[in-house]
Amino acid sequence: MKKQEELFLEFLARKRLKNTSQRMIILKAFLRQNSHLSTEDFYLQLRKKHPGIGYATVHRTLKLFAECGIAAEHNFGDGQMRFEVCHDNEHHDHLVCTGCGRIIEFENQQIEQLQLDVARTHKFFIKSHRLELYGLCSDCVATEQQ
Amino acid sequence: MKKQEELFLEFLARKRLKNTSQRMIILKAFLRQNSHLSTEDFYLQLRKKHPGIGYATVHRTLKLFAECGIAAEHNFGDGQMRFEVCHDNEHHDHLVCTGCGRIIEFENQQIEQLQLDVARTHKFFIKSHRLELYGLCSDCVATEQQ
DNA sequence: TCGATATTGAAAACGGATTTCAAAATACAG
DNA sequence: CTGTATTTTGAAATCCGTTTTCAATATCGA
Ligand SMILES: [Mn+2]
Ligand SMILES: [Mn+2]
Ligand SMILES: [Zn+2]
Ligand SMILES: [Zn+2]
Repeated sequence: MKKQEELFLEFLARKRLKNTSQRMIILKAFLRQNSHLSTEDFYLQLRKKHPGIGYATVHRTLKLFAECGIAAEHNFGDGQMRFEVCHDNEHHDHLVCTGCGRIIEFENQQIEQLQLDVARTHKFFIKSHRLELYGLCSDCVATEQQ
Repeated sequence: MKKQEELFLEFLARKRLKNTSQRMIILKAFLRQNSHLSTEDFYLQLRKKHPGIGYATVHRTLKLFAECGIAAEHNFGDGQMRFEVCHDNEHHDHLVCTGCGRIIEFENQQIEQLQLDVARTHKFFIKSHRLELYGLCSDCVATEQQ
């Protein structure tokens, strides 16, 4: 049994929620993939192996993952929620290619520090942040030049 | 006649769109206010003086403003689009208070530069970006401590 | 095992954004 | 000025992802 499964089971217990087969199936499927999938995409994928599981359950369970810290929820402006597995407490931000939809992850400690500085000067308490750079990935730039 | 009105008139001419009374009324009302208003809020405000103008027209016109660079469009995660007047080519990012909804603007050239650095290392061409820090403003922090 | 409680899946409801459409307004050539 | 092609308008309908409802089912502690 892995770290994140334990975390989720503890979360369920703490909140007096029940450990159901659907939740475990969804958790395993979610941990197995690593993209920034929309609820719909993930549901369609899952349905291939588990046709009995409903969209509503998938949606609710992804929300639980986000609440317990296993998943990070994103909105890259295409009108859909996206989820990704949250590894430990690692944080990263995203480059979003508007050409092909590719998502590139990056970490920049200097930016993170400067954000804290900004918050401090405004006496603002940061709970979360989002930094996304939108544009064209190297492939799309190359394609566009032709 | 001011700068932004000229810009919009040029934009309309360029796109072979018509200069209507509604568009001018909406433009003047939009330039007059300076918050980060949702379409709905702006429409309700406008309706007080101009009950004849429909929501659809307001929505469409705000989109035109965004397209021609007069307005900046934001999504602060509350499920509504928000618009603000874009002054010249000045850019800023936002602190969003999840307690009271207050929006604080900030500019940080170092962060902007580091974003360019990140993009360069990924050979990524930035078209736009969003940086939002979510949390509690100083007032809400103070309130919460009681 | 029993029963209180939580969960499930299908379908409905929700809510903001967008589109439809017929009537009205605009631009512009003549 | 017209006349006319084209665009715009406002109300209502539609879209579409998200969330809720609800009756049937599953979980789990006593
Ligand atoms: Mn990511
Ligand atoms: Mn602003
Ligand atoms: Zn790309
Ligand atoms: Zn506040």
